[in-house]
Amino acid sequence: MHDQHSQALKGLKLKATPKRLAILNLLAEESVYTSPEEIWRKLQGKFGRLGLPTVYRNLEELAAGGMISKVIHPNRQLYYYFCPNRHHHHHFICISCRKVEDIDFCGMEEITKNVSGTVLSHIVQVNGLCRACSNRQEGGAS
Amino acid sequence: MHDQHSQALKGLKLKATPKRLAILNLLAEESVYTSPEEIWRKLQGKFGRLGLPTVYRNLEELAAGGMISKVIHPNRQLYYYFCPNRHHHHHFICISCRKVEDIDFCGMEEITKNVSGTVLSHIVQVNGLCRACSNRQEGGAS
DNA sequence: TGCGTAAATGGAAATCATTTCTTTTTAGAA
DNA sequence: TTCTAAAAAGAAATGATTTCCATTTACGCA
Ligand SMILES: [Zn+2]
Ligand SMILES: [Zn+2]
Ligand SMILES: [Zn+2]
Ligand SMILES: [Zn+2]
Repeated sequence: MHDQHSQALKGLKLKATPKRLAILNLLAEESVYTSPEEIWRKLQGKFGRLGLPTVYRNLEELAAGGMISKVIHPNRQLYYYFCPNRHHHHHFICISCRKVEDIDFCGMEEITKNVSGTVLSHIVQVNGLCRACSNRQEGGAS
Repeated sequence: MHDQHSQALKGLKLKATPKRLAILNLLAEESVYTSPEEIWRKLQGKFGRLGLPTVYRNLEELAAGGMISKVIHPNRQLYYYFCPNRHHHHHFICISCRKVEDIDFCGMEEITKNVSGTVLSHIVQVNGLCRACSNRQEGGAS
């Protein structure tokens, strides 16, 4: 009722439960994309009990509602990221340190026009090594 | 030594084994993206024995070599697709009938310039319903 | 402010696609 | 034909994610 996230949750018809808010807040503080299990571990202390399924469920709901975004990882596990940038955009993700950088380009308007059918969603993601990890690797090589 | 696929495999330093070629040929005939298990089922008859791990292994190698492409599916399972279109492009996939349509647009040159780091790969995929499935659904609704 | 109800949660258990391991077989170069 | 690294089989493991259901909770409403 006073918190920004609570408002957004209301918009999605999701109850503002303490755990849901905690998950959201944790992700919002986190600067890298994160796995459900990591989130679960970090929040265990703050709650007497917290089920892993609860974390999975919430992340999925939040992602479905557009409050957080999924990261497609080569290892095929689930990762989520909260991006303060509220307009439509995509991400460059570092597969080493998990940093995320915004990509403000999206060619979907163009593409959608040339597709024969109904577009339901689209994925645009660039994978690589961020500047820091890129340099580190370069330096580390013999 | 005579087959087109064999040549390509040679280029990737992969032996042209009967099973590998069969997998490749099956995918090439298939008009939709397909799962490892489906490929395995369809090829069981042609070989006395065919291990599911063999199918998984081959698909991964072929994808790594760029001979086939992976499809990112909402259900998070693996799907592969052989696209005759040999130049760089992306896909519109129907999540209902699994049809694939080429998208000849890719903004990666632009994007890569604005990314601070090393780009290793990129994903561009449009998910939706193809014309046929789209109409079918529309008609089916009350 | 107290109720009622749908939504949310915990915890244990299941799932099941994918991977790993080890032994045996085979493609392809010499 | 011989040799060797690559490929394949088969069984077993894996482990992230999901399911189930009993219990608790948020919150709209009287
Ligand atoms: Zn972003
Ligand atoms: Zn977009
Ligand atoms: Zn294509
Ligand atoms: Zn591209």
